[in-house]
Amino acid sequence: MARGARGMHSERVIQPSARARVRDELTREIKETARRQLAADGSAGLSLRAVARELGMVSSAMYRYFPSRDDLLTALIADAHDEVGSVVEAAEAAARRRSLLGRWLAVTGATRTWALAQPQQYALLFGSPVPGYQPTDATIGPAARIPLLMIKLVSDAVAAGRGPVADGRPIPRAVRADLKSLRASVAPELTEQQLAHTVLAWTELVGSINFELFGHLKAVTSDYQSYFDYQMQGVGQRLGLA
Amino acid sequence: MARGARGMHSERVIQPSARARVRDELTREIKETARRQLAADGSAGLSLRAVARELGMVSSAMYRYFPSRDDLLTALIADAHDEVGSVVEAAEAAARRRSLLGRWLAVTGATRTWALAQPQQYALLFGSPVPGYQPTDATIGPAARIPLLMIKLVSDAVAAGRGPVADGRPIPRAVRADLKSLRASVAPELTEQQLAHTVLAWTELVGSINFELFGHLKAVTSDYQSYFDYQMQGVGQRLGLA
DNA sequence: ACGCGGCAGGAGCACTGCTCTTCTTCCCTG
DNA sequence: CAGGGAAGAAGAGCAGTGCTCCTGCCGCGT
Repeated sequence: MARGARGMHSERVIQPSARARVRDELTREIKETARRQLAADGSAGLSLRAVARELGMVSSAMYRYFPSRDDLLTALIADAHDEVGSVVEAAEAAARRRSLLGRWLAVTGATRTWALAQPQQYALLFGSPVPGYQPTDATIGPAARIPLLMIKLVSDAVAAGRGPVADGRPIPRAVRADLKSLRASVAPELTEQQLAHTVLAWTELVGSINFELFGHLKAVTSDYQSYFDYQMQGVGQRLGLA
Repeated sequence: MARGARGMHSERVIQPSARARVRDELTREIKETARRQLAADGSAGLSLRAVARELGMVSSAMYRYFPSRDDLLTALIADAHDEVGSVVEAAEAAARRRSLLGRWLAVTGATRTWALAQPQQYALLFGSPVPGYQPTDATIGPAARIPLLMIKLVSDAVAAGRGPVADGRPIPRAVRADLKSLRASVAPELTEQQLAHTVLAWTELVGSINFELFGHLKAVTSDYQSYFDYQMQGVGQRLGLA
């Protein structure tokens, strides 16, 4: 706290104190190792002791960096949210600006690709929550990146005179109120109905990936890639992006 | 094997042999106790030793009934599939025959109600799969009950001159072939497109419940019930049930 | 220069899934 | 109807887990 204000000379205000730096480095290495174990054996196979072993330290020393195993998992969840968010945003940014449907398919495709490459991390984000885990503000932000991207896409569609068609169904009072306040902060250009439609599309994206990843489509198709693209194209069309 | 063929007299062919009966009874009690622990502490908190303790037996004796903890979980999964299937079928059967949308909302509502009442069992069915678990034929059948019910609903709609509207998009070759063979065995009255639309509706149902249960709708609404009904009504409408 | 605080190591507790070995009890068969 | 074999139950034990406490070491700021 209020420390750089006192010292004169060349004392730099931001000075990681050498000890803090090695601490950050070790924290990073722990997460790195944990991530590898997670990818290999799933969240149930993540063991503090095994991470410590691999890092050549004793298990009790871990608790100076993460107060519990669940806290380590929570940190991994936040990181994973950020990572998939970045990847998907990059994919969307690389798509032709003019093609709304192309951007939509870039978003859905990149999300699925990341999920297939990191199934355990994906399951951590969108599967059953880990028992002790409670989403904190640190994870709520990163978790919203993809939905926000979708909202922006739909907003662009509306601006271009397209977007989800109104089906005339009334939204229940309480839900309408909730959506109105959400709209005020993240989607000023959308109606409540369009926002609800966008959230449903987000549900369809995650639901489809879950179904594939968790084996619920075994009886439906064997060409998951084509199936997914087909369904997502339909969803994008109903969103008024085509 | 070939046992009833020899004995004469009044030896009944089906004769549970008293020992087999107590075995079945104990198996039932184990699953019952395990189900309670599962509901209380989640799948991670299910412990063979704790179940044995509660039943007044020693842990090693459990292995005579279930070769491993994962096998116990698998049995619970199969049971849960059957239970939710029965509940949902009953709810659908109780709805007015004439109202297709009413029957659809009965299916979706009953599924959600069961999920909220048994969140841990639901998570076992539709959340991240347990590490060692591999779906067997014993679980594939029960797991298909709700989708089959939805297929029947859509078939009834088609028979009544409604059903999902064709959007004219071509289905990828491989997917079309898969859907064609699936159609042949479970949905002869539907086109491939209509079948794909039904599977997407199933995805939307499960996806919406997952989002609510796993906390992904916290920023969207607080009135989950109304939100769910609103969205499912829209899905039912797009299925051509309204 | 010194003392405090962050840090690593080790021992230990209570728990887990699972195996093996021993002993009892029931059931089928000769 | 008697005996042998199988099913069952119990106990000890192994390797592993999360987590806590205590003991020192060592770098950092005063």
